[in-house]
Amino acid sequence: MNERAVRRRGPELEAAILDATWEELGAAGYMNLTMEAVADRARTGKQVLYRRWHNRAELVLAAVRSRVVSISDDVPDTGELRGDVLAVLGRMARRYHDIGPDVLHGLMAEVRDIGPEFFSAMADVMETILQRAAGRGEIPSGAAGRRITTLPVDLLRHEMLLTSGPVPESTLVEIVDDVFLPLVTCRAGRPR
Amino acid sequence: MNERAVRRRGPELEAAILDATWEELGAAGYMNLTMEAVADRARTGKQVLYRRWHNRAELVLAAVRSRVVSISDDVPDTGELRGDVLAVLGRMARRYHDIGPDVLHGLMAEVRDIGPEFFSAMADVMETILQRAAGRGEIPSGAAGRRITTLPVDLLRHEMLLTSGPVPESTLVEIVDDVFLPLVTCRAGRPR
DNA sequence: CCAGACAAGAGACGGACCGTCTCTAATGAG
DNA sequence: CTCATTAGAGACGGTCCGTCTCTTGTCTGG
Repeated sequence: MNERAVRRRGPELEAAILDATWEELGAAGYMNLTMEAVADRARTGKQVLYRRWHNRAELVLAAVRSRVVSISDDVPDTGELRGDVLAVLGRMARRYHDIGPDVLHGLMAEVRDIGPEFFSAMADVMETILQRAAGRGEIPSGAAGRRITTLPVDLLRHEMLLTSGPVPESTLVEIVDDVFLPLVTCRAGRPR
Repeated sequence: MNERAVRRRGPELEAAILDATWEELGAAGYMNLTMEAVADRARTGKQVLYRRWHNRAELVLAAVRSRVVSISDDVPDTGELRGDVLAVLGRMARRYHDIGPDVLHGLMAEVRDIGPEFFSAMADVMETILQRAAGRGEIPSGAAGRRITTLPVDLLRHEMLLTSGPVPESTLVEIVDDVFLPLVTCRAGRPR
């Protein structure tokens, strides 16, 4: 029964390993994921894994990166600030759900400074959205400093990290209507 | 050299174990803390640990709880809303620093729903502060819904969880002056 | 087309730590 | 004083780590 088919190499093998890692993450969760289980699932040896990644965290990070589409690639453009921000938050919530709460928690616990890697991209997206809103005259130009710009995504991220369950749509609406929009329309914080 | 001094029991032994756990946390960090190292440091056996706590997370949680003073015990009262909120945030930042970032990350990754345990107490503190501010006429009564009430502590917590370093005073000021105060004084969000 | 470099597949290895179990002797309760 | 309890000490099987070795398929340069 030994299917001595072909011996995979390079990118093909790497893709198979990352797929196996992703499946194992879903089956066992981050905390119970072992290198041996991944190697078995990918039908290869542990050495092949260690040749490419130094430890579990790096492997999982690579697997997640290979699955997650970058949000900054197309910035939502609904023609209205409120709709844009809600769209961004919706995508964030969806991506979080795809990755899975315990995977993210596990990575945050093990990887030094995972923030810049996964999180800071959202700031640029919000920047773009706010500039377009200012261009339409929806809000005064330069109304929002850095902190207010990232406020919606920061609040959602906080919510996701603490609750570890799906974030209801009503929470997104609350963040936008009760916190963010009042700040950028009514009166801006100090520009610093 | 076998100092067969006395055999500790009950609360005395428990305190010694929690002390040892706390020391081991500082020496090895959460991820490298082992039950055997704690038992050795407390000069006892593993069984004694397992008799009291089911796993590492429970033990560490107990050790942290035994060291951390509850914030809600005395609510700051500076006579001014801004000062009160800054005081609360300052205490939070200090407590976070005392516990240590990686301990908190480790616990969050392993314990199901640690939020209510460690975090929700802050909401009550903020509630009290806002009620007193409304009593002084600083802000309209009922100006802040749940989301805005907890906004400052939520933002600080988000900052602490992502940066894993000490939070500078300027960040606290930013949260209060640029985000929180404008929201409760200028115009309140929908009360929902 | 061939030889040799390279890396995949497979598994053994020592080590760390887990969580359980056993045995003894100290200790507090009645 | 007697006895139930439990601390102290360590052995145990098990899992997984990260490294090492060995064979063998596969790609590449001459």
